[in-house]
Amino acid sequence: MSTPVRVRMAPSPTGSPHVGLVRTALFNWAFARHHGGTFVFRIEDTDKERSTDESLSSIIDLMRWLGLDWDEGPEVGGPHAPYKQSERSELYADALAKLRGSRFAYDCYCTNDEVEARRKESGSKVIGYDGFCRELTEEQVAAFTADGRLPVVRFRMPDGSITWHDLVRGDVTFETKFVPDYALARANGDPLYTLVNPVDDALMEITHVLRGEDLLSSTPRQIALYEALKELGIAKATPEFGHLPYVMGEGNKKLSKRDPEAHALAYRDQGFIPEGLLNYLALLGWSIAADRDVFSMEEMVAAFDIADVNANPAKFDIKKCDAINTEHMKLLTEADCKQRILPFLQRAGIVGETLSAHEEVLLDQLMPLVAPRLRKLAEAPGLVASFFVSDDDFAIDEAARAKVLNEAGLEVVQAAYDALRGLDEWTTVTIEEALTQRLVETMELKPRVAFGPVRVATSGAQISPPLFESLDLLGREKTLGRLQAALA
RNA sequence: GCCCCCGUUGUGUAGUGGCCUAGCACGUCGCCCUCUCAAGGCGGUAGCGCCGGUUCGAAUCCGGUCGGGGGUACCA
Repeated sequence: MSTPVRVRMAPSPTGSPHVGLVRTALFNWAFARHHGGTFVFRIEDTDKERSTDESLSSIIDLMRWLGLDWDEGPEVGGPHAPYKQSERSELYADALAKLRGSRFAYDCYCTNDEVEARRKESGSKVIGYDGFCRELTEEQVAAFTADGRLPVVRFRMPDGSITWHDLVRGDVTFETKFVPDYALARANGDPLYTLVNPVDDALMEITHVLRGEDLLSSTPRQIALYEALKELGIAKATPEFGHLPYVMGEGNKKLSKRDPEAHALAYRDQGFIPEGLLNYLALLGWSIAADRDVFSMEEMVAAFDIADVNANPAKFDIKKCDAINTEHMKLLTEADCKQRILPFLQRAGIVGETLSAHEEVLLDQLMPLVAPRLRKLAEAPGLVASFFVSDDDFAIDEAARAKVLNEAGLEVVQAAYDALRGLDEWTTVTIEEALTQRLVETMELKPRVAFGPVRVATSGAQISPPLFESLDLLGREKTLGRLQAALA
């Protein structure tokens, strides 16, 4: 029986979370769920300067919103706690001490200038550390120490080449002569990412590392480090690696934090639903079938195979993202949709924090009209606001008024008022019959010319739910009152 | 510079030697439906970076070339 799958996502809590992070998290999550494995969430906050609590909590918010649940990590704990690197210092110090006491690493006293000067002198084409301190004599060390220099700890890259079977790219080989000895810890003793990341993966027994392709070229040195960690009893095994392609922005550049599309939480605020965003992001590098691209996360989990992931970078296309989201909006039940638009209505001040009985009923009646035409949750306030607003606060959009409620438009409004005021029964059907009879048949107006002014006068906008149903829900009194007000 | 990765319509992808006169989706264009919007229906548009080779046959295999990206830190 093979080892149970353990994957992780290890974001650095710096700045607002990026959609690239979401895509990486999604693929890790889907991989774990597909294999019945464990999804670990670890915080890489070794960079004390840039890490913030705000960033961390927004990442957690994001993951919760998306429904990408983790089995070990912040808030849920786990056997390998703590899951914040800033709380794991002893573990790194221990690993560092073991490495430092072995042949796998050495102290290096060189300054950047010295390395650079030697490189120029030798004419070497390989940039990076030259291994000068690999074999220092005791006298040399004493001299450096007397000089007040503190050493960084460097990993000694082995000779030869390193090949691994990348889960998304196939075999990848690096000659180690092109991979310089690298620093594991700063001169002040602080461990670096180069040490901390593999050590945590080792201790947490991560079996598959699925990460961005920007880490591709650091993989050979990590594999070499794993060999050392295994020998030192820190790691049990070397994980498998899979390097996911970038999510690109405009032009041919990686989607950067400067691009508005990059900010993952902004999608929530704009009214995207997790189903839609996740589905779209999954399409960036993966597909469920040749002729289908709308699917649920359950379906993705069932079908996901890391070997099917494309190696080439994908450009983020907000229009397609919109379209996929719209498809998922259509799949929502009215009750579900209602719950999801609620926060948007509350934020817009359309309904109260807790719904009154009237608001509850009205909203329920509105849902069949509104839900089918929503592409994003944030469109809901605009469609329903006029039904909740008080007579005092009701206002007609000025642009709509200028365009539609001109002289001819006001004539229509007057005619509509006349046709509706005497209605015995106030229903969608009777309203439609009365208006059609009067405006379309008697006045011989084209439907759009006939109903436009009525729409603007009663909803305040040129865009609204279907008119007759809307007037029915608005009620006789408000409808007639608004028509009259428009004429004043 | 050096190392590594990538290369199918505008975008995302399907395609693993014949099923490809290259499929699907988004976009875009046109038409239809329509009380607004959204949705829906029908149709069009556009692609295997390039050059060689292997083969009866190549988007698929090989070599080269060009282009794009990443790395080359006491960042992550």
